[in-house]
Amino acid sequence: MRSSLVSVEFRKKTRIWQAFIVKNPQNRLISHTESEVESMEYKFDEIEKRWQDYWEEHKTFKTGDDYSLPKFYVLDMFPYPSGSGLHVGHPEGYTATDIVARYKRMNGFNVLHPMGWDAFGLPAEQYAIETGTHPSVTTQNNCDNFRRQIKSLGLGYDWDREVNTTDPGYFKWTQWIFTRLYNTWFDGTAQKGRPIEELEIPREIQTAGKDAIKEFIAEKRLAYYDDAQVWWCPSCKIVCANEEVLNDGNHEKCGNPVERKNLKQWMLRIPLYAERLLDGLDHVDWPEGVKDMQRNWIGRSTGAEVDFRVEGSHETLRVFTTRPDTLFGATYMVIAPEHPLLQQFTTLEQKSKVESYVAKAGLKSEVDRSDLSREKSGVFTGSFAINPVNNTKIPIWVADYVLMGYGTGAIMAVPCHDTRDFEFATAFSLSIPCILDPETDDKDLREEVLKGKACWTGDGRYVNSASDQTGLDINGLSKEEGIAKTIKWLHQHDLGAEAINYKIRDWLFSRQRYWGEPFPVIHWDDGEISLLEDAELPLLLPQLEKYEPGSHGESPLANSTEWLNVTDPNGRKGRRETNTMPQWAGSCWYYLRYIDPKNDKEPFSRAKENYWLPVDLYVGGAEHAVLHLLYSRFWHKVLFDLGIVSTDEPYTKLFNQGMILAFAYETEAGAKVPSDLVEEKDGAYYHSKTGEEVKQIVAKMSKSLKNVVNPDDVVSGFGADSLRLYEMFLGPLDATKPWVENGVKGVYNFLNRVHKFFADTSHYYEGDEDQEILKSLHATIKKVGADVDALHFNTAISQMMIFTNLAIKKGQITRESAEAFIRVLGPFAPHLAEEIWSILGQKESIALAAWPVYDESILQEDSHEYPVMINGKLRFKIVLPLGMDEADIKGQVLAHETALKWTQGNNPKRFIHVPKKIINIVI
RNA sequence: GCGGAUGUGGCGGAAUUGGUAGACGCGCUAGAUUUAGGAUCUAGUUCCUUCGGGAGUGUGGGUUCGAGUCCCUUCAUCCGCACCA
Repeated sequence: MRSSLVSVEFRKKTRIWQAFIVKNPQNRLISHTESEVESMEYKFDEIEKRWQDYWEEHKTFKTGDDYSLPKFYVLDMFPYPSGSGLHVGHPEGYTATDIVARYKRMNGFNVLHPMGWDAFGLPAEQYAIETGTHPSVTTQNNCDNFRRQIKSLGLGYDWDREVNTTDPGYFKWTQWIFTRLYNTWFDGTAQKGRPIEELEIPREIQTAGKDAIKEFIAEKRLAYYDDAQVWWCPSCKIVCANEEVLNDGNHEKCGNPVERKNLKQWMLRIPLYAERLLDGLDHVDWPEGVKDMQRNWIGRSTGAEVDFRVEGSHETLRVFTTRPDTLFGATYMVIAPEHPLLQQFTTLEQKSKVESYVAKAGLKSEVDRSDLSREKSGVFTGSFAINPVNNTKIPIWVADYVLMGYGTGAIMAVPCHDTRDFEFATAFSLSIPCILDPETDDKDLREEVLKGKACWTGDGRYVNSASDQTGLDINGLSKEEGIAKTIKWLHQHDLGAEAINYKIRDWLFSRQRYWGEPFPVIHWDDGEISLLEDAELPLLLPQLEKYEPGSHGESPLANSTEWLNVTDPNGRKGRRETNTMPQWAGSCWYYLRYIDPKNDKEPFSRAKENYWLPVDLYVGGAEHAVLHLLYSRFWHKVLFDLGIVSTDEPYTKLFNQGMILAFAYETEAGAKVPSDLVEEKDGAYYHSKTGEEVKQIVAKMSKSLKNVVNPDDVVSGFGADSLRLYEMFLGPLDATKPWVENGVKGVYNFLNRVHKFFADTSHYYEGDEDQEILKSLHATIKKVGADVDALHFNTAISQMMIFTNLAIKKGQITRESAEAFIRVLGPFAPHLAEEIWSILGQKESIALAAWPVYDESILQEDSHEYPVMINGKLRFKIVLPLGMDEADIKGQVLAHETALKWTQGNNPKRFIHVPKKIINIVI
């Protein structure tokens, strides 16, 4: 922490250090002879290079084909290979999975641990626009750099299984899956996707002719092509998914504001799988937060749809409500400005007011409209609806707090029991009748609510909720009873029915981009859409001169006429789809391709899929909690329904690694100060130019704050094993934690000590092991194993430190113990472990050695040092043999001089002895 | 507002089912060694203390022989969602 100048200082320091240690041997410890230095020094760079070459040459981490072995599939979220290379967040997750993979392999599992590249995406395309370099070239370079960096960390991936989403051999099958989505419909009754050929065409559709049939089928397909109001980013000239638009109405990628635009787009009907996607969450071992975020995103709510007659109109107004039981309290209705029936419901007198209101609402962005702090606004349409439960006339208003995109775009307003309606009714002096007698001890509040002067959204008993005219009476009932009775009544009178609503919308699945998977689709001049045959896949991207998107929202692909225009054998002309798939497409199924990455006959072999799936452990950042994981689960479920995969869920256990932050600095006013402009003096921090005192905070690493730590620097300064160990020792894997520069030194020292002690064979001896070492060794084997299973790497490392400290203190160790310990260290610091393993005379890689077995009997104690508490406070300790008589224990403990001092020889009130734990004396 | 999580020394963090709070590491202090130290080794390091002890895991309360852990209350921070009817 002394150094505030994290990146610059750090780099300087490591460079000096490296030069000192490696490049200038004459500067080394002068008291030793050169040869002594040679033998004692931990030359991590030589060691790491040696073993990385060995692993590469021997394909040590190649996944075997022995399907009789138990399998373990451990997966990392594959990276987008950006131009700036790895940051320290990548090795965190990768090291964790690497440790698990190595540990499982040593425990006899057939381990699948692959890596690949999610390589389609905007930066390479933008670079192409600027420089004319084809995105595939940029991508290739970046992948090569990422691969080099990852290999330099000693991560044991099976590189023969590397996948790349931009490889035609890969995206062929992404296109193939798209055709399956297109040719699937969702059978709501069976809650299952089924081939489109199995779709029954109703008789009236059949008689209506070919076009009607086509339209009917198109409406059922999981993938469809339609006009969609989409978010358009004028700066990127791209359509964005809802998910890519930030809360402030800006594009996630570029930060510029987005606008609305109507375009023909490919959409996927993910809401049909809402129930399945919800159900599946109950059966996977995922962080509760991620499950909740997905549930929230799907946004299921149950209630009823209710039809309201509208006076002077043959149309009825349908609303969705989660509280049909509050119908008696509905005193007005509100429809969204975009509601299709608005015009019909607007009377002549109100027309100009309504039109100007709607025009204004249209100008507001969705963001402004959903700003809670905003005053409610709205206009009366002039029409009245009839409340079905009591035949009261209630006014219909238009207001922008009702959103067209949710429910039916219209609501019944119950001002006394809904805060938004209450605000609106208050603002426009509409009546606020109370129909729920609040269940509250606050008498004043209850009075206010009963008078309609306050809003109550909690539980209560119904009042004023009966009508002689309609026969419905729910007075005195509870919430559940009221809802049930009202729904039944609505149903009987054909006025409504129970309904479920979801927030999740159709997934906008096309982008106006070059660098993505082309859709295997042809739009024919006669309006027909057809998909390419499997044999015609992959459909490659055309070579282009220019990558600029068209200004009207068309992708650059439209510029390639040769590629674009097609003619069928009958002379019919058509045009290829010019949109490409979003980046999510490739990442939706990559975990499936790893199991059979070179298969050119099918996306993967059924037998291999059957063996490897599901993924046993999936580790990655929480930023993919919703989108990637939801999309990918959706595709998986469709593939499952079609019999292409054998499991309903793809990922059994998910784990989110916490983000690694860094120290940053800000002034009193909150302005951020780049780390290279900060100086530390006596524990305080100052701006080096202005002298102003600045505060140290913890923030995300960013270029502008100059606090980015580059893994390459750590590797060159301390070695890959130190980087691995440090990232694991930093804290719990799922915690958000700041990078503390000095911490690397701690693990580096530890590795130095391990090297110094274990690489020096003079510390070994033959014969019986020291009892203390033996006990610690077996405790270490046990604890590290359990910790790896639980992903508690930080405590595993501290246990290894404890053992090493003990061994060094004792000064010697048996070869057998050393062999066992080094195998425990192996998954964490594989290079150093290999080095010592070979010094121990082993010929095969330690990665293929068996995990040592601990002996529980060695860990058994025959006596225990009891802490003795008097009235709950620790007073002394006493060693007692286990299995001692209760009376003898009491006698011995009470005879202890400290005990006598406190008890004065009197018999205590209570004497509590918890075997192998504690003794407590109550006086 | 709703949902999820987290609060422990100077710092990162330990502490299965309630059972010795502060493991391990950083930093710091002292000593050894060294021309030197950003090297290595040894000892110490929660705070207060009249050296008997006392206090202590964000706050306040409760259960218990015993609470970081269980219950209630309240505060703070982080993440996600948000006029979702």
